[in-house]
Amino acid sequence: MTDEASFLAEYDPRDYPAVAVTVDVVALTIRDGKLCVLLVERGEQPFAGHRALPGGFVRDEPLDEAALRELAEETGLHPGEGPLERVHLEQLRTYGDPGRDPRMRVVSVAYLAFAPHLPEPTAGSDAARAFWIPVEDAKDLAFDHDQILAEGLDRARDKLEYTPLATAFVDREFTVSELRAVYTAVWGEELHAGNFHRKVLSVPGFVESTGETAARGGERGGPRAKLYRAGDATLLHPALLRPTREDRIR
Amino acid sequence: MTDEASFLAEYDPRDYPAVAVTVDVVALTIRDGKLCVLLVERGEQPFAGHRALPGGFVRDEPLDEAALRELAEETGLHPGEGPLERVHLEQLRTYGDPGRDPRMRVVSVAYLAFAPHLPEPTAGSDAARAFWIPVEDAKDLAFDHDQILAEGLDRARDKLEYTPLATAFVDREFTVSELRAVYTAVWGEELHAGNFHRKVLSVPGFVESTGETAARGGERGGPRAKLYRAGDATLLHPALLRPTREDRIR
DNA sequence: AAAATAGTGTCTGTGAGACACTATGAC
DNA sequence: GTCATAGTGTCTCACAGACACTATTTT
Repeated sequence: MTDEASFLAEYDPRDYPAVAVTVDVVALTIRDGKLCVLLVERGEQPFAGHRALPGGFVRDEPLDEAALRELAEETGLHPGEGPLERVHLEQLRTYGDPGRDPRMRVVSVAYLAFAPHLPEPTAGSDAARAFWIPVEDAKDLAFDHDQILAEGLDRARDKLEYTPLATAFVDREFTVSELRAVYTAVWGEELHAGNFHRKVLSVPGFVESTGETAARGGERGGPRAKLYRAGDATLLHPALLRPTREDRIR
Repeated sequence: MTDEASFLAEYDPRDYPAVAVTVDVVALTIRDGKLCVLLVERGEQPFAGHRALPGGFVRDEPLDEAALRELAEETGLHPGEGPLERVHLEQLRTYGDPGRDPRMRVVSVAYLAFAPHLPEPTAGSDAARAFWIPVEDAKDLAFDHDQILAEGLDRARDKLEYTPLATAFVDREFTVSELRAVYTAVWGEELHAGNFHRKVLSVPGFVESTGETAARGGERGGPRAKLYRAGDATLLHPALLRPTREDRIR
């Protein structure tokens, strides 16, 4: 029934209230070893004073482009260049229950963005109202954004297991320890350093050696680590399974 | 920028052409050992005479409900009762590129539906134009529905690995062989009967025994198989990995 | 009787995780 | 020197997949 005739035949304005389409972005990065999400402070009703995910109305553009544009606007960066060049963007889910926005029917396409350490949005710019905050402190968000964030985090944690997503959180060249810190931050669990090391190097295409060595050892001592780049794998096989939690199963 | 003030301040009709929101459903079932998808024949332009996924405009209802309603309308069944009672519905992805529908901006929320053997839509009813067709014969669909179907199939094949989704394709009570037939049909690969049997029974919560035995043996002979119900697991652990295909990794 | 299937036993290779250990470098 | 870290070695257990085999049922 996507055809025009049946659309017109069955059209009833009460059935089809004006619908707005927006994108909302769950942008994640790691700062000081903590997984952080980008939020904005709402100035207007409803939910004035509450925090919310960055987002906005879709223009005459693809949905992915709208998400990247919103992320750029809120961070004060330019899409596709500089720090935003390496951002990984993927669609999360679409939220469209009537009543999720008290003003009108809003269908929101949620996106998940992963970025290596973006700069703090600068005061004075358009992006002044945006800020990074540890995900465990991001509560009581506007609209249904608590739920969107929760589902985004679930997705991120899952994808670390079977995709090389973790490399999107580190610099182009990184050590195995830095990669492990990503897993630790996102999963919230310590991983055995030795086993993690062997595992990462054994998965084909996950990382490739640069031949270089880090300029210095760890902050609190230790030998200088070898540097790696992301490999060409799109799926990790065998996967890097997180410690099994019985409660995830049922 | 989901607030009303900034919406009005920045509003420009050229930026926000009328947007329609639809749902499209990739409904999968297994008929005669083949994975089949529900399609409709389009009568109107554009794509008149082409086949398309069932779908339609979203009314004043949650998105999930719209998907179930469309599925019910096209199959001539009643949502939530009878054969549609056990349908598994989940959101797939949202497609909204400008130009994907030549008439206007249409943002379509695609759903994936899994059902045990639904009846053929009856001729004479509203659903007469809908039909089941093996997925390998579903080509040249209208709009971007080829892509939506392809992504739906990918998702279905993935979810068989780590969720008990396969049980949504069989009757409430089933044999291990019937379950294996689902995997064979969806993955398009033969599985070793003995190993599959042991594996299924070893995954906690995947299936539970009814204590009963099938009324008769296989069509071409063999002992009568024990009957099982779906268990309470939502994730299979360890997962039932499909034979590794090197090309899936890169 | 013949053929197909249900279900089990067994062996092997791989990989995850626990633990131990060496070497290196920051402080 | 002290301590934390990088990276490797080794052992054990779980599991996937190959193969073999028995028992049971249909044609």
